[in-house]
This record gives sequence, structure tokens and C-alpha cells, in this order.
Amino acid sequence: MKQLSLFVKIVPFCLQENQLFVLLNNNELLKDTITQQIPLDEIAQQIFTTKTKLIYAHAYLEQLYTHMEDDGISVVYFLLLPDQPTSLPKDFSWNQVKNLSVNKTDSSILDYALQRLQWKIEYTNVVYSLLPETFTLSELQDVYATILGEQLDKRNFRKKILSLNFLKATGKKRKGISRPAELFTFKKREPTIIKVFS
Amino acid sequence: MKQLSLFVKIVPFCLQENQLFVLLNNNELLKDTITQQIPLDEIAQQIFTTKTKLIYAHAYLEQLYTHMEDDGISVVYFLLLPDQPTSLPKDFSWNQVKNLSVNKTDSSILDYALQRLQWKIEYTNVVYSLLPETFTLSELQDVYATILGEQLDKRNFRKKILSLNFLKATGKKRKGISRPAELFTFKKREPTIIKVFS
DNA sequence: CCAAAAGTGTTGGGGTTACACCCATGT
DNA sequence: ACATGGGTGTAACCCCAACACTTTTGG
Repeated sequence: MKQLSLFVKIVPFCLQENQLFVLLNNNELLKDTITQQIPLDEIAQQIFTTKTKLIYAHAYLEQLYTHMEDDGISVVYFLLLPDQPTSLPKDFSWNQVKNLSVNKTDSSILDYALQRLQWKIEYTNVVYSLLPETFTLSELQDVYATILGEQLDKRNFRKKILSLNFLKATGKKRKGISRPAELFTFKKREPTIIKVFS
Repeated sequence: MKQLSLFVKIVPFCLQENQLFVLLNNNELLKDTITQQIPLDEIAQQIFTTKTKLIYAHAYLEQLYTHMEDDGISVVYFLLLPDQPTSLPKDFSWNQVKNLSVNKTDSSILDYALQRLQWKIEYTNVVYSLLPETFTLSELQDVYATILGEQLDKRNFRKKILSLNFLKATGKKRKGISRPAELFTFKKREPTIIKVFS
């Protein structure tokens, strides 16, 4: 029989204006063949960097699952990025996850990736990868609300997040149209298991 | 470069006398190459059945993760079985998970598989795959205690389990050395998400 | 002074934990 | 009658959810 091909497929997520976006290549998930015998995480990072020419310091990469597709086996990863870079190679575009029309395989991968992301932010600190260096508690709350797709109570959110003790107040303020907000950073930008919600 | 090989590796768990066992082949995890273009779950099932000649009605199979090994890429599964069959093909043996000496790769796979199993029984009903058709609540409690590696309070365990409403009393009793115990079955032997422990 | 978003406490209910004795059977 | 494991209830506590007003700034 014909030799099976082996791919890594990547679901790159980011947030912009309280909407979840995914990076697509020609309206499909980013995908490339595996050719080197190095850890799969490294292969996934290489493929992303090579194809998109984008470099991030604190992106979060996680393997989702592996499955048989029409043209071979794909090891699927999702990737969390802190912002939408302005310049992208040809054929790449950020797409709002809601109302997305992609092929059936990629669509079910996206559904699952979103579910895993929802689970993940509820018991780890990996949201750090979706946020800039400093941010306000309201911004952080918006990130959670966007990903979970539900409203969150401001007071309860603050109590919970601060009690988990993985944020650090900077003492600086974000000025805006209204009362300035305290700016926070993450104590550590490394994946840590921490029960965020019940 | 040389074409990478593709494997499925399986971690078959079962319980016997309140101890967790794993099935090994020549002191290594069961492993075989992927040759057909069918869903990976089916490949894993086929490999298990072909190699061990064992057939189960309600085994639970779940993909763990995929990683690069020395001789190629392995897609790793764990499998939950209801008992230790008496006759096994040559070179297969059940080994107690505690105090196991296997190679480093398999050892870390086993650690992770156990952790996933611990998580899994806390929010799903998949323990059904480790139990016979009928069982007492004490037996079920022993299964949880064994996998989680901790004692559980009898009254609280019963309240919790019964409130989840996935068991059905049969009305029959298990006779033994002492007072007969009510026998239960699972309403459904299909994976269902249900928060079992906090 | 008005608009806008930041920031802050309390209370009630639900769920979890801790805990000890009686019951049904076999020997 | 005794040994063995089966079976049962309650009280304290903690955590979570619900909820509204004051504060600080810019315009």
C-alpha cells in the first residue's frame, strides 16, 4: 500500500476587540508535512514560524489530538497568540471564529480546539499568551468572557483572579476616557495548573 | 532523509484486587505500525485484538497524545479493561503499575496515562469499563480509591455517586461472609461527562 | 456637572467534609 | 454470640453566586 503522509496542522488563535480569531491559509488550517525527527512541538513551532514569518516570545502551543484525514495523518496543535500582527504573508488571514466557513474536517477541529481552550483557561494560567505584557482586570475579564462565551460578574471575577495569586499589580495606571485602571502583569508566563473557575 | 515510521502504542489498564495493572509485551508497551488509512481508534482496537487475541464488549479507548520516539512517531492510546483474562499470548503479561521497571519512554507514558485516568474518572463515568456488569458500591469505591491513590469516605462516596444518577440498583444481592450487598449496574456503558469529584 | 468605566462587601444557599453507630448475614 | 462488611444522617464549614453603589478621571 501507499505510504501514509504525516502532517502537523495548527490552529492559531488570537483575540481582537473581544472577538476570537483564527489564522487561516487559503481558508484552511495551516498544515505542513513532518520531515525531521525532532520533537513534534518543535516541528509545529518551526512550521508556524517558517510559513507565517511571525515570531512570538510567549505563545502557548499545545497538542490537541491526532487523526486520520483524507491525505494522511495530522497531528493537530493549537497556538495562542497575544495580538493580530499587521503584516501577513500572502494567502494568510485572520478570521473571526464565529460564522466561519471552512471545510468539514477543519470545522470540527476548530470546534474541538475552542472547547479545549475553554477548558484550559478554567484550570491554568495560559491566558497570559493571549494578553499583552500589561493589562487591566477588565481587559482580562473580557478575555475570559469572550472565550467562554458568557458574561462574568465583575466583583466575583476580581476576587477569584486575585485570590489565585498569579497576577502582580504594576502600580501604573492605564489612562482613558474615565477613571484610570490599575495595570497588572503575570508573575510567570509559563503554563501553570491553577483552578480558575469552579 | 529516511521516511519516518508511524506507530500506535497502547497502554491497557485493568484492576485486580485493588491494584492497577498494565499489560506489557516483552516488558514494553504494546506497539505496532500503522498501515491502513482508517480512523486511528479503529487501528488501535485492531492492533490490540490482533496481538492479544482478546475481545471486550465495553472497553474504553482514548487517545493520549502523539510524540516523536527514537524509531518514529507513536500515537499513544490508553485502554480500560474490566478484568485480567487468564490466558494471554506468549510474551504478554499483566504488571502491577507500582514498582514497574520499563524503559524511560514507556515509563513517562505510563505516568501520564495514569494521570489522565485519574482526571478522567473524576468527571466522566468511564469507570464502567473497569468493572463487571454488576458490582457493589464498596467495590466501586475501591476502584476509585485505587486509581486516585487515596482513601474515600464511605458515606460521602455513596451520596455523591448516587446523586449523579448514572447507576441503577438491580435489586439483587451479593452474598458473602457478611451482610449481603446491593448490586448495581451502569445505566449506560457509554462515555458521558459527569462531574464525579470536586 | 455629566458621562464612563473602575473599584469595592455582604449575604444566603448549596455543596462538601467530617464523623460513628446499627444492621444483616455466615459461622 | 461474634466477626465481617453493609448501610445510614447530621452538623459545621466553606465556597460560590447574586447583587448596587461610590470613586475617579476627562470632557
